[in-house]
Amino acid sequence: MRADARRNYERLLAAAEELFRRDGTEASLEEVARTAGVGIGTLYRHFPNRDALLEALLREQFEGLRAAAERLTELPPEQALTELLVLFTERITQYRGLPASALAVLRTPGSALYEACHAMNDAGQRLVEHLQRAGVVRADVPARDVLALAASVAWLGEQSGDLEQRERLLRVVTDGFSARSS
Amino acid sequence: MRADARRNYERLLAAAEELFRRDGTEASLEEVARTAGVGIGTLYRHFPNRDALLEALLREQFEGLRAAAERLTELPPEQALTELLVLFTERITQYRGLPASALAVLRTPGSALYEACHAMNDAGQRLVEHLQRAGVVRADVPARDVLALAASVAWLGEQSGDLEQRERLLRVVTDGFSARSS
DNA sequence: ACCTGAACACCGTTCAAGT
DNA sequence: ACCTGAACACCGTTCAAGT
Repeated sequence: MRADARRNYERLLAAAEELFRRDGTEASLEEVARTAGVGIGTLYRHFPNRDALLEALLREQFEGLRAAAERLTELPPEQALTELLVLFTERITQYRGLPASALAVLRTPGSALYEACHAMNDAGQRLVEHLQRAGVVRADVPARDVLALAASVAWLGEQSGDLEQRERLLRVVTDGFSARSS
Repeated sequence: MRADARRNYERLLAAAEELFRRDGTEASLEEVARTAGVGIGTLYRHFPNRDALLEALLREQFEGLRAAAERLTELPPEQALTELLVLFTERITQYRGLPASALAVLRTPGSALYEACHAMNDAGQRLVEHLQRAGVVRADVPARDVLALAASVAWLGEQSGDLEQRERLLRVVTDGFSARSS
């Protein structure tokens, strides 16, 4: 990549980080380009769509989450579910709108973030299935429901801005998925 | 109201119903006006903002939900929570985006839908408090958390389009709020 | 009273023209 | 190769001019 192109790429990423953090995943791309001091066409050249920008910003984090989910298999099963939900919620609340974006990405296999997002989700599911076999998570519900409900609690936190509520509800949800609830 | 004004009002309402149902609560207001066969200015004259339109469409339904929540106090407490969540979820999924809109309305006391939404939410909370005193809902969590979590499950249903998942998660959530979970 | 639509300030996205 | 910004097709919202 040409030096000026590389510089533009970095500037766009930094601007996107800043504006996604401020305005959420639906931040204006024109403002991202303006903030980066670059023409709007340059943004589209480097990142053909919003998803590509998200991917560049989040791939590593999702990858880390996937790895973490795999490591959690070693933990005592009683702690693993709580730990998974805490880690997942942390990441998915990075930017406002991310729970919605992640769910959308998961439903569109072609998208830029799909790989990382799907791998993470899969690892989470495998952990949950492991916990179901261990008898600590109820088995009358598919494993994929767990992260889905966690994402929806994360979404609620965005809307209400009440982080204590989010913590409480994460506990309620954990209890709801506990095997003794079924 | 003048006859032509009344007619425009009705047309706008019908168009909004149709487009909210098709596109969700963020449907284009310009398209609503176009569909109604009316200038955009006329829409704004009758409904100063999107919320006013929502209010005209939903006030009665929210009012009905409030009344229903009050009647549920008569039910055996074991059934009341499930029943409340089912009724609430039905209404709040009327239009895509409504869970988000309702939460937003609840946070802006001046808004058009605030009264009806708040009254409904309050009635729901009182029912939950009643169930907490009856010992069927866990008491270590504020009553307002219950409808909030139900709204977030409703939101998830919008995103995934998986209605069976929504039903399952409503059960998980109900179990999570059950007194034997705390 | 009420209606209309042009006007303004924004978007996302594409693409011809430039270097 | 890469960058730029005008162009197009949309928004939400206001308000002067009309009836």
